[in-house]
Amino acid sequence: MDFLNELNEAQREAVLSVNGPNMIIAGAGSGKTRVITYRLAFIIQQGLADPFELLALTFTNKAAREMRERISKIAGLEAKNIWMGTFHSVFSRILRQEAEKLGYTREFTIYDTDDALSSIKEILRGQNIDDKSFKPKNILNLISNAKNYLIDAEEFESKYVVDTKTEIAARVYKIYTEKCFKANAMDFDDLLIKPIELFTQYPDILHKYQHRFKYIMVDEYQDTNYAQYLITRKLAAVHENICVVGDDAQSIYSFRGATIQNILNFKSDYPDVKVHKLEQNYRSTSNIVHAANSVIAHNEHQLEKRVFTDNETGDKIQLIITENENEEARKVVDSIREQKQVHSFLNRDFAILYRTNMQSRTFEDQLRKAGIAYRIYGGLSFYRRKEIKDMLAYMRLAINPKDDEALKRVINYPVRGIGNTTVNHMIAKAGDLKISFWEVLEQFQKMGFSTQAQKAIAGFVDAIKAFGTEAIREDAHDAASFIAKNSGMLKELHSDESAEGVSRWQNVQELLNALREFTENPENKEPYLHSFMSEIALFTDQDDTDKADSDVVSMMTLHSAKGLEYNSVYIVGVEEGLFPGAMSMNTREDMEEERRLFYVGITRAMKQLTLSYARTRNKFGQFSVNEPSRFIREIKAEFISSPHTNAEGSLLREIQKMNMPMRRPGTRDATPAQTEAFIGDDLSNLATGNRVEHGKFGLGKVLMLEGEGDERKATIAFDAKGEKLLVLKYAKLKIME
DNA sequence: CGCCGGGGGTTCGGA
DNA sequence: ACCCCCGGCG
Repeated sequence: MDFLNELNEAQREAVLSVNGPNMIIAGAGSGKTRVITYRLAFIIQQGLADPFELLALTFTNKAAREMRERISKIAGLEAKNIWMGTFHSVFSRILRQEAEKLGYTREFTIYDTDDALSSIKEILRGQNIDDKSFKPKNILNLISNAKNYLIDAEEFESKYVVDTKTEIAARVYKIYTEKCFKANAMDFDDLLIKPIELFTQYPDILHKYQHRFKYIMVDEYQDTNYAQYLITRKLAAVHENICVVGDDAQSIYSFRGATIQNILNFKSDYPDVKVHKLEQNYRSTSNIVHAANSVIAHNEHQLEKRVFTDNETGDKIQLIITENENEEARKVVDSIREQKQVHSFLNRDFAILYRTNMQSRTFEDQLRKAGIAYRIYGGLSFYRRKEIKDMLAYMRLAINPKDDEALKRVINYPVRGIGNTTVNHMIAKAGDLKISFWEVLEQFQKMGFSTQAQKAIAGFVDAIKAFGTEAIREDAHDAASFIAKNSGMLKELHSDESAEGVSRWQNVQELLNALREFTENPENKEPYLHSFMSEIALFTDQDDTDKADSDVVSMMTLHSAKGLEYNSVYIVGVEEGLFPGAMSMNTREDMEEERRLFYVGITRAMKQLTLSYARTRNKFGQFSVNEPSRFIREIKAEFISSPHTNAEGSLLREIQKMNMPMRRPGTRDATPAQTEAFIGDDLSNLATGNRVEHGKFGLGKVLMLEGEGDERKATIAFDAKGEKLLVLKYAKLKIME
């Protein structure tokens, strides 16, 4: 039990308290993952349970993978057998085993959000409902919310219809449920509520799993929804060895059904719950920890908790204040370059965090111009690209031809002469007869379409059947290659010689490579397409580890930054209306969630934290003037680097004053806004051999010039700081001689 | 069937 | 500013 010595007292108690209900409130950076992994390892090493009897639920694949690796290091290979994964992956595994009980086959398809939306659209169309006045996304949200609270279509109709929109949602909900069932498909919400259905209808199955899972752990408990709460409560009912881990201050997903209520429910369900608080932060400097505390203190609703640290004080938080979003990006990138020099940071030490995805563009432009490698997280992931979804649709059909959404997607791609009119007819028919699209296709002969369409359909049906046979007979890679070739997709993509077309073709090749790896991996005992497909729907971005250890600046939304840490963090666009967002200003609940999001952002930083805001910004093509975010004012002034920390509470006014142009050429800037202090000369006549002066690096000599226009760079040997390659567009240099 | 242009909308987004 | 969707036309 050596590892117990690596823990502080609170952590050790949380690890050792394995029996009965436990709740661990884990502040940011308090070693939560370490506690969870040690706790599981401890249970195994003490022989309290077999790894097969442990259930550990996480929110992301990434978290599950990391945890599995860390446990294996402590507890050995046995740890592989823990039932560890996301709620969705663990319960889809159970559902596949028990699918027949619910009238599905074990090959059921998992509909992603796009599939669900497309299905809703089809239903609206069938009901002659204008999807402009009743937006599919809206309707889907209503349905999804209902599902998360285990309200079925019938109950929704009888209790929750209050206006036209909910009336329509009720109708759509009913049809959507039937359609999914006919298509042998479950959406993401179903993966959580179907197990509850299963457990309610078949108590013996519930008993089986209740007895199997002797110990249950749930990570990120503050982000669970009602269905997830219920499912864990049911499973824990026999042994009652359940441990939930979370931080109410980091609850940022209420908009998709997560509820803090679950933590309160937990306490009332298990009155003898032992509560552990991990309050020592090991991640950040004390300035950052205190700044974060001072912000979150403005929330009324929170559990009592005092996060502290023994770490060094560290630098104060920097503010970058600019006139517009382009200048903001420029100064942030300038600051990154400066910090790289001053602190010997690498690109990978930096993260730029923003509230909305649209903010990424200006930073991308500036980083590219500065020649700094970066990576945007959470953009269009590999598996959401059109060509990949098309390929996957064929593969889905090979496994489950009743998959309506996959069928719609590729029935006429590549073009094979099955036009919209034909397709719409058949879809309407399927709706009338309450059968799947595929079953309509199989009967198409009786339906009297033109012979040309009939021929095309017959060809398509034969092809899909052949794909299905291939999927059974051959391994996953060979089956997929067969499908890529015989669907006509490879040919179609190959004929497009544009750069985009080539990249699409390459993406399909990459998918085939992934299948090859899957097939050749000896750990996969069933190297067939159906087992590949059973995982793929739950498997999204951030799984491409290829770039994970390369030296790049990370850019992402504040939401996707949760759980990560960087030496230097920039939170940008910290303005009223953007962060907090304009949509969050109506209720205290929304505002507090926004503040927690800011808290999450602050606590990602280990050493340096910089906030930036732009006084004006183009939003949706409209010029807008913004005030600095209230969140800046909420940070206690002593933790921010600013000369304007005199009067308590007046920081906001002071910040606004700082926006007034008060710079005079050739003088030091009076604002703390970094990097603008040194005013450079016009460099168009710069020549090799010139002596120059740089604000940070001092005097130096130009050795070499290269590139044109914005790309023009100079290699300069500085007397004190050595050789640097500077981009002239950004370098502020005085020409001395 | 496929391309082009207009109009509406626009947070955050795991699985 | 940009994206997606739809309708009209070649």
